[in-house]
Amino acid sequence: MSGRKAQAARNDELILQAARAVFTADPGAPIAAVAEKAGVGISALYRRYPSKEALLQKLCGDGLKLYIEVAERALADESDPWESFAAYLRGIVEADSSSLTIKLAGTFTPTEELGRDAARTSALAVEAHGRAVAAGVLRPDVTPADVALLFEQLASIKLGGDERAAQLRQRYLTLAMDALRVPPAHRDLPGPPPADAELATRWRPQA
Amino acid sequence: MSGRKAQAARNDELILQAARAVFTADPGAPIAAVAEKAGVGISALYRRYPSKEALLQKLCGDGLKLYIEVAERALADESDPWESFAAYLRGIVEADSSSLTIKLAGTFTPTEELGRDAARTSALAVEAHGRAVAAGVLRPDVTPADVALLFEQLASIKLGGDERAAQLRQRYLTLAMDALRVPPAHRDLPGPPPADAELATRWRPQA
DNA sequence: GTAGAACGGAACCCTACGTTCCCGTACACT
DNA sequence: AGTGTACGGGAACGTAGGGTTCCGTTCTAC
Repeated sequence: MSGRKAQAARNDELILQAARAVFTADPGAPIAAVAEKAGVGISALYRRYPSKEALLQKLCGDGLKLYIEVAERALADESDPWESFAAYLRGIVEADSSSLTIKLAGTFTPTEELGRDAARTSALAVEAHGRAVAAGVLRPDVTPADVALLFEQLASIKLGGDERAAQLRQRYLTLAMDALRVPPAHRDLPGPPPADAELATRWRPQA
Repeated sequence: MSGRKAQAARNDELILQAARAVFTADPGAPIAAVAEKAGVGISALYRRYPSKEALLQKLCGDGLKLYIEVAERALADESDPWESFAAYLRGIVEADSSSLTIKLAGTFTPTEELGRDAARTSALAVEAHGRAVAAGVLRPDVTPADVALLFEQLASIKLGGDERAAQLRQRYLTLAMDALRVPPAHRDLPGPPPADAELATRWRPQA
């Protein structure tokens, strides 16, 4: 399989991946940055999406669908209440769902389908929360909305490359879970803590 | 006391307050937004600061000095190791120091004095951390750099007005402290959790 | 009454970015 | 092989936004 069709199909994916990477790193990034990251020209983007807003809506919708998928998978496992809830949290954080949805929403006018999917994610979050509280493994004074804001805080972590940031997000999620779980306990934190050299980049004017 | 001098002195403070509010809310905000918030004209700003960059450096420097002051005050109390450390955390979060420093750094070229003050804050953070660990009240697998990233995460919280955001930051700081303290335990979380209506604003195009 | 400081805000200029357009290229079909 | 056509590259265009400057006005001090 090769030829123009093949390149077009490859570009479809290339562009989406690039857009995800670029816009999660900076929701206000220019469209030219996406094209460059994807290694394609601007027109390759505009052939697929009529406008920047359409591309953002697509990304946001994909993020919501990913959230729904991850949450449903985690909820399907009813054996260990805490482990099921923890898998849900880890999955959402790993998918960086908040970056794809919340941080992009507000930069465009939401569609009706987006609204429906958002309602679904909200329902799933309430379901996961309710089960964990009912099972007595999650402290009852945190609400589903608290968990949502926790996701947002973790999504704000930007340090080093994409993988390093993902690693750090899991590290601080683990820390947060130590505060969430009943009974409270300290578990091993994954990934190395930030090095001084990593933090020092905060003071350099960004590239 | 009245007259032009008095208004000028008042404007000095008005401008700084407005700049703090505007730039912590949006580090990329235009200078005109600061002037409007302060209720003054643009020239009132440019009479005091030669450029936007100079204003940002001033804010950042003030933020560092505030950090140093808060940390030194908390460290001065040696009676209760945990309470001293907790006061340090609460103070830094309340001052929203990360918003004033980290989020503004990188948007301008740092001065030498800024570098020195930053080094001092870093040293204070290490000192506070070291004391708490030595006293056995802080889990030893979190580093000072972890605490710094925790501050950054809390600074990312934006919801409702300034006071509401500050309240939520304290709420999640309290949650985080439950994961940090030795022995682990769940304490009452301050402030009400986010209401659904508050979260729904995430999906509205911003004003 | 006048000189001058402080101010408000319009005007200027430049950068950045979304979108369009033109052209080259290479595949598909004859 | 030749040619029509879809696709992609990237320059060009138009516009909006924002930092800085500048000018006219007001109010104080003497």
